[in-house]
Amino acid sequence: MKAECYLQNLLQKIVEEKKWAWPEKVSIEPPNDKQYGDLAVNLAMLLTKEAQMPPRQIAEGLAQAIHAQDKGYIEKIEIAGPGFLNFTFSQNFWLSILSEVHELGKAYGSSELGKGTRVQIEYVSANPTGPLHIGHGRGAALGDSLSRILEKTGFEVECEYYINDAGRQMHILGESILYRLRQALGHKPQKPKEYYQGEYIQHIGAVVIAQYEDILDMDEAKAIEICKNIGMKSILQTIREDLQAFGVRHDIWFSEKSLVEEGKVDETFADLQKSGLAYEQDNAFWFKATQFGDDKDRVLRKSNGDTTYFASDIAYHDNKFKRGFDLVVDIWGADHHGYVPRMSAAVEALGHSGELKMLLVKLVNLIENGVQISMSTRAGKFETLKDVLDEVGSDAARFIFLSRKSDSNLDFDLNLVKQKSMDNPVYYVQYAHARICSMLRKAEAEGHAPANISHNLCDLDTPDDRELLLLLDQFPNTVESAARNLSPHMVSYYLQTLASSLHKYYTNNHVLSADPQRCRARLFLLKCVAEVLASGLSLLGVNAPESM
RNA sequence: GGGUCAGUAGCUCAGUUGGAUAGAGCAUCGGCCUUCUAAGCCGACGGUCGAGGGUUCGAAUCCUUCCUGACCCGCCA
Repeated sequence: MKAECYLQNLLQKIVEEKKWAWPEKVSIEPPNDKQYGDLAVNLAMLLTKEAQMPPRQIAEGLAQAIHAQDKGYIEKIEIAGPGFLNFTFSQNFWLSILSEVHELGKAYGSSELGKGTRVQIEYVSANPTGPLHIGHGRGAALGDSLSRILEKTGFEVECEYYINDAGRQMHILGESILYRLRQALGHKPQKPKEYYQGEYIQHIGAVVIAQYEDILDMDEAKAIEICKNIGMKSILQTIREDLQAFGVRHDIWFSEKSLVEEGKVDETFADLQKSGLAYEQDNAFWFKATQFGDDKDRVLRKSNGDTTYFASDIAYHDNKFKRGFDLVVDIWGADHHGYVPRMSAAVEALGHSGELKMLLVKLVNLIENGVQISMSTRAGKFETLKDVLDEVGSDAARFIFLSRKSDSNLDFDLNLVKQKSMDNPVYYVQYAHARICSMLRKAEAEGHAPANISHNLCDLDTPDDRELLLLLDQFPNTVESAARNLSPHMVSYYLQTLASSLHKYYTNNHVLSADPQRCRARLFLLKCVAEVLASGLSLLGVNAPESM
């Protein structure tokens, strides 16, 4: 990152001197295995479009010009094929990265990318009709990790859980509880058309009867209402506990019901109608979604007078933007993707300046003994998040969830995740951290202190040293990319690369038996690596153990 | 029929938004523990980036047409 910036600035100056237009992109390549510690600059566009001279001549001219401007950071410039210049940076330059890591400590990798931008992330938001399952876990891990990454890059982040406590699903929940309750008391009630079948429904029934002995003598509607409220409260409590066990944070729990009761939905209706974006037809109230690129107009209030889910969702998003967020991130299950165009249309129609981004999380295929386990909340058949966490632990689950792009399918193989082996990338990364800690402990016991930045670190000059230094330099860049693309998996991949380099380093270089000066320098380097590993893991919400 | 996303090594997937000879992990095969944690390291094997066409100095990446898969297309939530 530092190296890229440095080169970019140098090049820009030279291009200006030569009176060329700065090309849209000059790409600066990280080194490959063979050219450890080098950086390549690709000048093809510049060569072909701007300067009408043979590529080789241009490259030579540039190399000289860069050399003249350099402050001693660049050791060597090579012309490597048409349009490519390879730069080798000097030892001093690489060491300056270490001082940065050391000085900034935990703050290394932070940036001001999102300074002054307020972001809201809404995630999980599962209907309080049953316990969280493994699919919710993926959304939870994503949202939480994203909030950490965005905070690291300077955004002001607020996390929210939207409680769908006003809709038909809640009514069904009430009915289900009452139905089970009657059954348990020996009645033979009529089966509701749809009902939740999980065991937890019976447990809730027991709670209801303990509080309301006379529940069965009550008016049906009233009884359902009571069941519904107790059920919701109880399930919501379970959800909170599960999320807490998973280390996931929500700042605000926002109730759909409160939105309806405060008349916000009607307000939004009025606003839309005023701007001519909604109309009455066939006794229903419609939103002109087609005007914003959706396939068809969408109903907001049905002819029977009920409002749709979409209606309260518009009001909700209206409310979000009125709270002043510059960016609103919604994390949804991928089965809602058909819903994206109309929601975008609605937000556009509301005319707020903020931006809405929707992340879709695809299903998680839970696999046990090579067989896929199917899930369904209605039928009460699922692997709950809690069960999975109890089996594999929070760290392993999180790492797996975050190891893929959110919109790709994910196989969650229980047997594999449970394994504490090299098949499991979590342990690979954690092990790297633990190894360093262990070494530092041993070093201290034997009287080797790590160097600090004022010491001579020139011994860090082997390819292995350079490889680690370069990776440390790439950390801030990685975090920024992850923030820009809302993609925590980039951090996960980075950590695996860094861990891999560390393990290689560990095997090839016996640190404690090196000569004292080199030993101290290396201990210092490894301390910095451990710091970055821990820092990266914390962005994923995964622990960095000091021993394993 | 329309829409969204995907198709990269035997399997699971990356690929920093158009750059050098396309990368990891797993699986398979072969090496490395009397020294800091072998939960590790090294090597080998493995590719028509779904197919065709186009855009340009240059394409896994952008455009287009097909093929295949997942999901969506209600006055449900």
